[in-house]
Amino acid sequence: MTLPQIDSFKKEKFAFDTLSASSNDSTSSDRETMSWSPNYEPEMSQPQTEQAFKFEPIADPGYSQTSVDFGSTSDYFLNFYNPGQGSVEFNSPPLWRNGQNPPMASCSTWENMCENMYAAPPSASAPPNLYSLEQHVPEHASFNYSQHSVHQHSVYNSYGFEQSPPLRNHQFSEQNDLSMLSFPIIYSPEKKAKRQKSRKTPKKAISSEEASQFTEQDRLALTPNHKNSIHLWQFLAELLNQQKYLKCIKWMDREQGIFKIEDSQEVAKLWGLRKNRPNMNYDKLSRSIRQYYKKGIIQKPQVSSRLVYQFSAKFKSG
DNA sequence: CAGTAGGAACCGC
DNA sequence: GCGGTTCCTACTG
Repeated sequence: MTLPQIDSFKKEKFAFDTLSASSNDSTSSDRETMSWSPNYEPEMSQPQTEQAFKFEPIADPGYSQTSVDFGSTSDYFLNFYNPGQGSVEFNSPPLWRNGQNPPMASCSTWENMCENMYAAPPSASAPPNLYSLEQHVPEHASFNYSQHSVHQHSVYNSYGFEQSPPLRNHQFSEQNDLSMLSFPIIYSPEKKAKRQKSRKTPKKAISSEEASQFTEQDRLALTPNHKNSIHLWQFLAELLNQQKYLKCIKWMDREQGIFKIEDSQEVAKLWGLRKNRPNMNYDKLSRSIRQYYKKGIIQKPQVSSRLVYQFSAKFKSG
C-alpha cells in the first residue's frame, strides 16, 4: 500500500480546489485502496494521547451542501460546515485535545489550515500522511474552504480503526427520497420464491410504518456513502465515536475496547437504515456480531454481561 | 421476555 | 468466497 506524501496531497488538494476535479481521479482510487485491514498496522504504537490522523484527499464533483464530516476519532470529532458564505466553523464534542474544547475558528485558507494543523508526522517511522493533532492545533486555526468541494479525511480512532468514509449529505439527495422510504427488496422474484419455499415462514414484507420509522435526520446522518460497503464493526465504531449516539451505544472501557449497546432496537434500526435492510433487528445484528467471534474481531468480555461486547485485542492499537 | 449462542441456508458483491 | 442476513432451536437470567 502506498500512501501519498504530504506534498502530493497538497498538490492534489490544490489541483482539486482550482479545477474541481472529477470523482474518478487518482484520489478516489486511493480511497478504495485504503480500507483498513488487520494486516495493515500503521503507527498505532504512538501514545494514546496523540491522535493519529490520516490524510485522504477526495475529489468531489462539486455541489452545494451545508454540512459535512471532516473526520473523527474517538477523542474528537470535527465537523466543518459552511453556514454562511465561505465562513467555516469547527464544531466538536468536549473530548477534544485531552478534554479541552476546540477553538472555534473562522477560517481563511486551506493552505493555512494544512500548515497550522498538520505540522509533521508523529514519528519518523509513521507513514507520511499520518499526523498528530496533539501539538499543532492552533488556538485560532484558519483555512480555506472551497464552497464547491468537500474534503474528507479518513482517520484512525484511538482504537486503531480507520473510520469509514464520512457521511455525505449529497448521497442522500442524489437518490429519490421515496426510494429511501420504500426500501426496495433486492431479491429477484424467482430466487425469492425459491427461498420462501424452503422457509417455514415467509419473508416479512416491508411495511410503510417500518419505513417511516426513520426520521429525516436519521436518513441524512446514516446515508451510506459507499453503497452498502461498510462492515458492522466499522459502523459500531462510528456510532461509538459520535456523541449523538450515546444513548444507543457507548464505550464502557475504551482502552479495552469494551462497549455496551444501550438501545439494541435503535442500534439495529440504524444498522438496517445504513444497509438498507428495513427488517433488521437486534436478533440479526447480534448474530452478525457473533460471527465476529471466530474471526477475532469482536468477542464477549471476560466478565460477560448483557449487550456488552469487546473489540478483540488484535484490533487494538499498540 | 430479551438476550445469547451457533447451525444452516441464502444473498449481493 | 466474503460478509453479512434471515430463520431457526435451544438455552439463560
